[in-house]
Amino acid sequence: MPRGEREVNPVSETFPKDVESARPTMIDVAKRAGVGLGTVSRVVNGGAGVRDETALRVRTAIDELGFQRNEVARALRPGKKSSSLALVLGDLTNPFYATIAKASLEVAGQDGFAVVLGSVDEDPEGERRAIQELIGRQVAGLMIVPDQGDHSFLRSAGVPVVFVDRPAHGIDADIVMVDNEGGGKLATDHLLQQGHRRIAILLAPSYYTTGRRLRGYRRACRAAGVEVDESLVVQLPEGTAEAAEKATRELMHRPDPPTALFASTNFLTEGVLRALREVDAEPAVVGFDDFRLADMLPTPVTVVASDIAELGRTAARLLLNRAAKTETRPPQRIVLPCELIQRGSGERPPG
Amino acid sequence: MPRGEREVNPVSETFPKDVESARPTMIDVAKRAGVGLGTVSRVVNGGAGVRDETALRVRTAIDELGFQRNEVARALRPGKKSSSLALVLGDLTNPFYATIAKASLEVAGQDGFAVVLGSVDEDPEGERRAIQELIGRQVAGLMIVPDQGDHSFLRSAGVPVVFVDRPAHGIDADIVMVDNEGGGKLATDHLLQQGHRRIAILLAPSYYTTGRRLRGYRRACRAAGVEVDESLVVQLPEGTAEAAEKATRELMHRPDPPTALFASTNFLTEGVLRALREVDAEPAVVGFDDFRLADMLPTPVTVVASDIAELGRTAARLLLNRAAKTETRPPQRIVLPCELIQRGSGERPPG
DNA sequence: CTCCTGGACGGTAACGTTTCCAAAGTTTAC
DNA sequence: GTAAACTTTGGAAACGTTACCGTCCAGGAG
Repeated sequence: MPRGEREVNPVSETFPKDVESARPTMIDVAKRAGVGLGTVSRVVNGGAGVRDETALRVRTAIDELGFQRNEVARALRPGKKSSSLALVLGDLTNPFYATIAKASLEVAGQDGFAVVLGSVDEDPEGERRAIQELIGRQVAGLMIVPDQGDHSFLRSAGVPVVFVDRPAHGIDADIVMVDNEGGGKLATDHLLQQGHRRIAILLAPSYYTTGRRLRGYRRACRAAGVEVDESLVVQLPEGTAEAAEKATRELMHRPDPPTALFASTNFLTEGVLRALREVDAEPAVVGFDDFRLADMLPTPVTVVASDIAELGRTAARLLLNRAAKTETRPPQRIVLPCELIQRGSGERPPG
Repeated sequence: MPRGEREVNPVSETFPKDVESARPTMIDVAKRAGVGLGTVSRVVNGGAGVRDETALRVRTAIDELGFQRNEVARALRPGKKSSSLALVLGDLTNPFYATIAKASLEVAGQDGFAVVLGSVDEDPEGERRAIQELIGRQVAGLMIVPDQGDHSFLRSAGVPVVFVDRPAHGIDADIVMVDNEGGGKLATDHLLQQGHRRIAILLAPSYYTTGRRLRGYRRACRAAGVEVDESLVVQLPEGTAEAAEKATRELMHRPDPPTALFASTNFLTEGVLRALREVDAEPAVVGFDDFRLADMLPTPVTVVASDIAELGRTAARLLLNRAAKTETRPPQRIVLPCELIQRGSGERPPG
């Protein structure tokens, strides 16, 4: 079959012309049911204060006309923010972000809220533009996995904001995240317990989470009386598997290679493992964040994991409560725990 | 650290009270700039027919007030559909869907369109409800990865619809998909060429793609003069890795197990590989759709792959063109090619 | 100098809904 | 039987924008 084949109208069935019919409005419904506009509105919104008989007439008219409320017009009324939440995050291809998206979608959907995704370039200016656009769409709230940089412009957004995975500067808003420092300590403690003393840590350039995980690493080392060799703390220029692969290769070709590696991100873990395929030594590896197939690799991968879906759910729920003004306490910081999942790669002894 | 720790207001910095300030409107801008409302609108929309000096005054006022156009009010005007597309698809946690979402997000973003995600329960009724809700939100177009069942209700949607990955019944709309039948044939041909004669195929219950891939399988077998053992055509009750794992185990414990397996979906491939870990035999495996880490598994996995991102991009572009009435030809069917990626698991000989 | 043309601008009517107020109808209380 | 209170209903205003239709002014042509 040729590449990119493009047939025109090969479908066998045909259907009535696309009627481009104007959609019926409440006014049409009102006329048809022989009632006033206000009555239709009342019925559509639950029907309190309308006689059963009248309500039935209206509902019949609605069904006959196939009427559906115009959410846009509804959202125009003051106070009635549209029933959608905005979600601004990085690469959806990253299972971490995808999981957050899915979870918040579910929670929002339960409350009849839709989720608008912001276009998510990785540059901070693009993020700001995307957010501004979403605010213009009158969303009822913003869930943001923030980039670095100042987010004080959100203070005039007029809608509640919840940050996910990391806090932002310049604004005091709710934040839901995982226990990065605890997770970093957990991973490092584990490697130290196996007897490792030269433990490298690979860090993606994202400032906050990275910093916390590193802090956990340092805290664990200090507690164990191990001095950190700063040349084993590797700040990558990019958070990609490729960058981690390159850095790992360099690390392992040093005269004094580490005996263990702590990859502070799922993509980094992948890169580390890729590099280690071509290396004689078999250092221990612990990754931050679980990932699909981690248990299927030649040596199953030990990771520090947290419930990412719960992260998304919690954030969405909190945001919905803020939007509904059910939650009025000052901004909260919710921290989800991490746990260690031992699968083999983290239990390799030094040497 | 305790589980689910929840501190209240631990953030050290504090900021001015959330002013809940009413956002400025065009009227405010007009007053401030000392011009009429219409002039502000003209400036905001490109500024044709406004003197440079006036335009500058308006723009200054906009900046000073931090005005931002209310997209909801804009979308209310007749003809002016909101600048958002709807995307309705299955589990975002599946990289296949996530890739589509990301790609369409990018394309839409370039045109200043946002993407609204429908809540995506797996039941057909939930899908319909989600779509109706999105239509009520006056989206400019719908991208749908359709479930089975009748979609004729979309004919009265009043907005263009593009189906992704598989067509839907009851409506004649654009459809962008991959060459399922060709891919199925490609995979099967490859296994046949290695000398396999007993090739099992695992199928998820999604009707259309599954049927096409199976058809490719049958066509390949027929062309090679191999009679299909119908007991090797396995219809799974669910499209999950678990279902595939169970089915594979059963297959391999038969007295006459297959020498090769064709998993028609990425999740199914995972299940197959899981089951094969505990089995003595080493049948060849080919999967449909590529997946991350496929090359890192103990035996790297041979797959039939297509450019999923291109699938999403094409669909989004087509939908944008339909929405802009740039594209007015009858509904198209666009088929993207598949290619075979040999990695090892598909090249194992029989026996 | 007058008339006309055209560009620049101001004002107003929608868009479809919700909300409020008043009118009409119905029941309850005395 | 009447007044009061409540329920049900209709109608109009408003939300913030765009589109259209005038008006006004400047400048060019006659």
